[in-house]
Amino acid sequence: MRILIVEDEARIGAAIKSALSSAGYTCDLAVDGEDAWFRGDTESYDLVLLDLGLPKMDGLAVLKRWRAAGRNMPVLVLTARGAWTERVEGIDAGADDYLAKPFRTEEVLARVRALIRRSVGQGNPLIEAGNLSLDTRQMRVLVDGEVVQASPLEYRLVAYLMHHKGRVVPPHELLEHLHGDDDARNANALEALIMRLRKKLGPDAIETRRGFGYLIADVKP
Amino acid sequence: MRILIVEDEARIGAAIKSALSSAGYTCDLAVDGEDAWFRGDTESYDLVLLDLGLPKMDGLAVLKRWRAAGRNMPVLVLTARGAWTERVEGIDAGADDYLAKPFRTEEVLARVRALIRRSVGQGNPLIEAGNLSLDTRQMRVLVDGEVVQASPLEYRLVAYLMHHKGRVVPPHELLEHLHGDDDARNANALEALIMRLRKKLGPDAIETRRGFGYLIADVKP
DNA sequence: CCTGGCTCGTCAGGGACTTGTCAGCAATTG
DNA sequence: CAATTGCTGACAAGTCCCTGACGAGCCAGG
Repeated sequence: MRILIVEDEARIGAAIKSALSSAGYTCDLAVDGEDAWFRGDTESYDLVLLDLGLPKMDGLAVLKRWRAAGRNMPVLVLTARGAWTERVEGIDAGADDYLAKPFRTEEVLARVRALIRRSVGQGNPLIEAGNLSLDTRQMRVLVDGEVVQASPLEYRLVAYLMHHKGRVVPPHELLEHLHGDDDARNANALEALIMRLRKKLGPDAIETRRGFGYLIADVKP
Repeated sequence: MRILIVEDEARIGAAIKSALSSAGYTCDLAVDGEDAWFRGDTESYDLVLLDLGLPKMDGLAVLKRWRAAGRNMPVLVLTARGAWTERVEGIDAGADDYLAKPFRTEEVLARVRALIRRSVGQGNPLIEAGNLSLDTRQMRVLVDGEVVQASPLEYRLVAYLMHHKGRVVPPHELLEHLHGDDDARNANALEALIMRLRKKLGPDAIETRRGFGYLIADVKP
């Protein structure tokens, strides 16, 4: 991971650089606005730490030019404490986060980690239990990785059980979740629904605890 | 744009909701941790405003569970002023930003804008999904590299779905995006629009999730 | 002002899918 | 064995979504 630090005060810049380096990041240091702009535009960084008060070109101007040029690396802006308008301006100029000076090393590291993880981690949201998985973004149910056609109500039922996997859910609670709270329907409707689901997911996907309710086991035997 | 507000104090929650709603966002409100977790995991939000002190499940725990499940929507944490350790913990748990209470409406809006832009904009003017691509700069839609003639409304619909590719978008949200929030039109208008689009983009470009909405899958099978 | 092309909302019809209900069967319990 | 609880198949009403057609609105050109 490569980080550009833009900071004109040598002492602060060096301190940040040392902290980040020892945390395993590769760091470059720019000390004025022009240098910063050139580097950010020609090199490729995973993150930029940007001080706003800079010689030659203001930090905000640098940021705006980067964004206008389509550079979209995360930028963490360093502001003076209490400079409230600066923060809003910075954020509207395309900053992803800001940090008030003076700051602690731990906090810098935490922010850096957060921003980098955000820009990297684009995993898909999957809940898994045995050979079942639930893709909550695309609203699909998968058995052994294969998409299974499930109706809206069926999907919501599986979703609820998956979210409470490993726990026995009483029928009353399921019905309450599926329909509005007040709606008192026949318990048989639920049984029919579960039967239809078992046909699609396999007979063992949803277990019955006679007298108590249903569950999707966390780990199948 | 859809935002989940998690806040147990009714007055604050209502205030935020009203501010964001009038700024053009669609808002849901959750008042305890369990509700928040379930919604954040089953519904799709473009952003979450998360208060940490919650009944039933702590805000940090909710956030960690979301992240563990791969949910990566931006989360803006609301903390008490000066609770420094809370901030670092929150950021390490996967928060993207935090805001100290009490806060100003303008600041909330600026942060929200920044986070949403970051998660949507991604700088590059070309969004691709399967054989579909969207050139946001020239406002054109391409199928297999060929330009497809799309009307303004059609373009906006594809653009919205592409910006949210891989996510099921409910009709109500689409209509809200295409027309002003308050405009309550016939859902059939949307169906007609989608039908016209399918004729141009191919029948499989836009998938229907009966009972839930439409989506453009990020990776076609 | 008219005309023609395009866009987009509306209507009506129809097909496919959903889901509650019922009746009967199977399994478990006492 | 009887009673209770859960499973199953069939069915029908209901819902959701697709589709073709139509026309109002808008804009540019003649």
